[in-house]
Amino acid sequence: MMDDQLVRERPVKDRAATAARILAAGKTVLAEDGFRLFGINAVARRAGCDKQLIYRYFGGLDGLMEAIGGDLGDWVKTHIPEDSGGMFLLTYGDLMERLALLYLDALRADPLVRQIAAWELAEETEQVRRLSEARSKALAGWLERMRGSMQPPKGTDTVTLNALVIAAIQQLVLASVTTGRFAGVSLKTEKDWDKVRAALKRLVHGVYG
Amino acid sequence: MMDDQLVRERPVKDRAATAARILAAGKTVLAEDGFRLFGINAVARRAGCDKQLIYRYFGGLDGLMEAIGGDLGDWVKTHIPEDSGGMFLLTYGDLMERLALLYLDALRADPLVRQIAAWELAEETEQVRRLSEARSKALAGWLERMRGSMQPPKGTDTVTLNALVIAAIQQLVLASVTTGRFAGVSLKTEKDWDKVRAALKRLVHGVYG
DNA sequence: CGGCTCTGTCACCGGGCGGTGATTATGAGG
DNA sequence: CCTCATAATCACCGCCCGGTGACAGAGCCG
Repeated sequence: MMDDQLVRERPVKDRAATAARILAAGKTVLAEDGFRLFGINAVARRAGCDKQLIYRYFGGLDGLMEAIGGDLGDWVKTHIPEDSGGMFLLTYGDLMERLALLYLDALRADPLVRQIAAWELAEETEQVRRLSEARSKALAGWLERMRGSMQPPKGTDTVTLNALVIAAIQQLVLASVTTGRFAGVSLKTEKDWDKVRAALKRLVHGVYG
Repeated sequence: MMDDQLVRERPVKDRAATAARILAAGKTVLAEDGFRLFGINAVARRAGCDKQLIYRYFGGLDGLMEAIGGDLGDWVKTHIPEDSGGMFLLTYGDLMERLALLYLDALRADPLVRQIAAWELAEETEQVRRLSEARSKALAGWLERMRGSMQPPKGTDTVTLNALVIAAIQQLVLASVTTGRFAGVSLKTEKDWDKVRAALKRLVHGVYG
C-alpha cells in the first residue's frame, strides 16, 4: 500500500534474508501445494524472487530439499512433550499407547511432514530418499526418547509390532487428508478420530497389555 | 522382426482391438511407470497409436481411468480364494488373520493396485477419487465375502480395528516398494516379510483372540 | 570518486505436456 | 469400381517446466 512507495520494495541486497525466504517458501509450497507442484518455479514464485537465486544459494532443488530435511530435526523437538520423564511408572503398553496417540495428532497437525511421508510412497528419487531419511531419523529419535528407560517385554518383536502401529496411523492420516475415509471408516470429524483412538488403544493393549 | 514386413503393421481398422490395446497400455503405464508419468502422451506411446484415439474412444484420461476402475472389480475375483467356504469353523480372529495375510500378498503382487493406492494419498482429483472408490469397493466386497457367515465379536469396533490392520499392511507394502524399509524395519527379503506376518498374527490375535 | 564484487533480474532455450482441427488411409456396401 | 463412413494419423497450438547466460544495480573499499 502506502509503504510500497516509502520502504523501497525488496531488493536490499540481503543474502541471508533472501535465502531464508526461499527456504520458507520451499516448505510452504511443499506443505500447501503438495509435492506434485513442488518445483523451482513454484518456490521462486512463492519466495517472490528469481529462481536463479535458488540455484545460487542452494544449488538447485536438491540442495533446498536437503536444507528442508535439516530443519526437520526441529520438528521432533517442537512436538516431543517435555513431561516424558514423568511416565516411568507406566507399562510398556501404556507407553506405546501414548506414543501412538501423540504421533497421530502430531502428524495430523503438520502438513509438511505429511507431504514428505506421501512423497516417499510415490517416488523413489535420491532427493526424496534423503528427505525421507531425515524424517525417519527424526521419528526414530523421537521414539527412542519417548521410550526412555522403559524396558520392552521380552520375547516379542516390538520393533516390527511398533512399525505396524505407526504404519496404520500414518496411512489413516494420509488417507484422511485426500479421501476423508479409509476402508469404510470415515475420517473427518473429531468423533471419527476418537473412534480411531479407541481402536488404537485396544490394539496396543491387545498386544502388550 | 520378419513379421513386420509381412503382417502389415498396425492400422487394420479394428476399433475394438485398438480400444483394448489402449486400456491395457493405460494399466501398464500406471502400474510400471507410476501415476506421476501417467498421461495422455505416455499411454498413447505405450499403446502405439495416436493420443487422439484415447479422446475418441474413452473421452480422454478420465474415461480411461474409469474403464481401468471398472476392471478393478476383476482384481478381487482373481485374488479371492475359492476355498472361503471351508473356513466356517475358524474364530473371527483366525479369519482376520487369514484376511490380513492374503491382503498383504495380494497387494505386494499387484503393482497397479499399489499405484492407485499411492495415488489416492497424493492427490485429490475427481478422477482419482472415483478410481480409488472402485478400489475401495472391490476391497469392501472382498472383505464381505471373506467374512461370509462369520459373526464378529460383540462390543468391539471391528470396522475401525480392521481398518487399522489394513492400513498398516498397505503402508508397509507401499513403503517397501520405494524405500525398502519403514520405521526401522527392513522390508526387502522374504524373511523380513515373515517377521511382518508374524507380527500381524500377533496383532490380530491380541485384539480378537 | 572509480572500480569491483555480489545480489538480484531478465530473456531465452529446448522439451514435454494436454488438447484440437485438418488430413489420410482403409475397408465394407451398393 | 467407385463411394463413403470411419479408423487412424499428422501437424500444430499454448503453456509451463527446468535450466542457463547475459545483464543491471547496490554497496564496499581503495
